Amino acid sequence: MANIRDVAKKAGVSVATVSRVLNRASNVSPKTADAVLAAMQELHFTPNGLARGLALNRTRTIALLIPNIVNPLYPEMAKGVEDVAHQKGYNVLLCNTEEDIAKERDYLTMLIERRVDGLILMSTLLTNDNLLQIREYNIPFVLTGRYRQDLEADIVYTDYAYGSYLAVHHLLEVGYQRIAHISGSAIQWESQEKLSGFKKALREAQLTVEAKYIVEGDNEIEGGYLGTMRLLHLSEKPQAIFAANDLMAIGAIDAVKAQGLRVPSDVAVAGFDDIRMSALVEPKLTTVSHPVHKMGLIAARLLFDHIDGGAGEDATQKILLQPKLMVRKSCGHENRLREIFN
Amino acid sequence: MANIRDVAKKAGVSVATVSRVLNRASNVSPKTADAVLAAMQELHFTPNGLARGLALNRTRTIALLIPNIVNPLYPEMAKGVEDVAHQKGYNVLLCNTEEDIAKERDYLTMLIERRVDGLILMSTLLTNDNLLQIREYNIPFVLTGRYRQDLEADIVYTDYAYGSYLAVHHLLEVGYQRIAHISGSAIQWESQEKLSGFKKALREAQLTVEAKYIVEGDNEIEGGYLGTMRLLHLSEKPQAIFAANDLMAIGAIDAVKAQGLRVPSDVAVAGFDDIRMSALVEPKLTTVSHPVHKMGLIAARLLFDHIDGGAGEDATQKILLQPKLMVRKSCGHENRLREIFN
DNA sequence: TTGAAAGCGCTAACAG
DNA sequence: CTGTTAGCGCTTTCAA
Repeated sequence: MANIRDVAKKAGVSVATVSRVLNRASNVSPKTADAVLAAMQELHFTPNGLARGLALNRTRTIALLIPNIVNPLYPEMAKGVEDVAHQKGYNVLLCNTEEDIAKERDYLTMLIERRVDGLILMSTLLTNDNLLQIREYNIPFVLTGRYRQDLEADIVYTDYAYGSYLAVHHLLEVGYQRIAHISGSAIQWESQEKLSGFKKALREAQLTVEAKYIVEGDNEIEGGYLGTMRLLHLSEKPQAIFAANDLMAIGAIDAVKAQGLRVPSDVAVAGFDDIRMSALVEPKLTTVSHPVHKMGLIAARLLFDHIDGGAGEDATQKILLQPKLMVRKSCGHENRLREIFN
Repeated sequence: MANIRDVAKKAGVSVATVSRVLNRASNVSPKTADAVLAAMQELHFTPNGLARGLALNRTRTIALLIPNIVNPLYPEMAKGVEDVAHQKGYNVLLCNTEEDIAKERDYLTMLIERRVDGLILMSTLLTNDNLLQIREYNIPFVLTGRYRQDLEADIVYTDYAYGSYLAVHHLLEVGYQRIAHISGSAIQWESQEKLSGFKKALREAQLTVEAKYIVEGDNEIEGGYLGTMRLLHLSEKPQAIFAANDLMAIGAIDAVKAQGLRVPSDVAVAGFDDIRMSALVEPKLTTVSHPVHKMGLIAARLLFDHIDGGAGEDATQKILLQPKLMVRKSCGHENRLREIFN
């Protein structure tokens, strides 16, 4: 593969000059520049990014770690990140950690070895200590998903507890009493938050939180299906199920149907995320919406504030985005209203 | 960030020795090795992958270009690729081209600059000429999705035309006559294939292919929705719609419902891909299944055959995988059978 | 078993 | 405006 020296030779100039046109430096005469460009074309010269990164100590690359590429949530966030990265002339490396902390660590060392200029960690499973280690390499990073009071780092997050509270509160308002929860992976902090919002709503309604009505899912459709099956085999079935994400809620609806029951008349179902699919299942899913694409945008902007050196090192930002309840059909809102007014 | 020289100094050895333990060379005394390892730990040494890649002319990285991360098909293929890459100790860079040929080219040059060791291009929009240029850089690549008789390259593909034929044939068998098609993006080769399978089935049934019954979609839910709306506003509505992928089929079902009509009794719908969601919409989607994860696996294996130098350069492989019809509810199979036997 | 040193391809002073 | 040259951090002969 042709290198800068080959180009220099062919164009009859020095490597420095070639390097200058490569970097669009102003101090090159148009004539020589043309000659160099021509030589590059002829030789199919493609600069070696490794060598360049080595010399510059900068790779114009950021990395994005997402827990699960199959959950539509993350690709959408990723798009937000890519939008701003591309605009800034950066490439983004997408890494799918599959909610596996070991995989996450592996990717992290790989990315440090690659000397990426920055990192965005979505719903990371890493501990604060792990995160602080990244600091030693002077690689700026931004977190999304999990609020960490104690960590000096930029974070973009949603108020998961409040979102869950909204959903469960709605369920209560419609009139359900026996409400179950299919939680997300226990290792994820978000899952705890959602659980706490669930409990808070119940307690406010003077209802006791029953352990049998809380089952753990895996954040995937299957987990929702399985969890629901367990709940439906309880001697006293729940009247409503709040799943920690839409994927599981969709699995829940499927399970309810598979049991020959109906949503919402037999069992109501609510979710969290408002993925595109949630408005396409039957019945349309009542869920909690949060600005996912925007989270990606904001996270990326925060990151570039650091990369570009604009951000004051001490002022870390923790940006909270508010969730919103999307009332659709899966919780039987209308049916109940009708009952009430009759 | 500590470098190899720092480690050498701290351990009281030469950089060559450090490099040796870094590469697990056998000719280092256990004693010195331990000392070096200790020094590495203390200094939080992380080898510079750029420098290493520069010296070795090898990055242990392959790249995967996918057209649309939001279509669940591709993440699943990606998983197949990652499975074998990780096992071989390679990292994979995921690039989302959004069915944009310009973006694809950008990624490609970026990846060449990064000196990746290999490429997997999924349903690429690049021309054969474009592809041949990659050859000049001696970067092995494998294609999926599109069969190219004329290109000397490894390809893993599905018989899209046959799959479509199967779906439409089924529709005909159930008894529909006015069958419409929502095609994929016209720039994609797969779309042409699927269209041809559609036409073939109709012709075989002595039906004329009517232009008004063929609308172009965008491979996304929205495209299916919009296309269906147009079809439903025709003076003579189609009895069945075959969408070029499940995402559009799901959009089609949504549109039919939005018009106050029912699937399949008013309009039948069939799709292609058999994504997880297709079994969860109401009614469950009749669709064409193909082994997506397997495609990823096979593509990766073919690529590594080249990277590891095992593959004979002349014997390019074109691996064809067969699609399969999944009959579910959205085409009214059962209803028709009942009619027939009454 | 170890070390010295050249070289991978590029950038960026510095000198002209 | 252009060229010379010393690195960037690592690997790898070649000698010892």
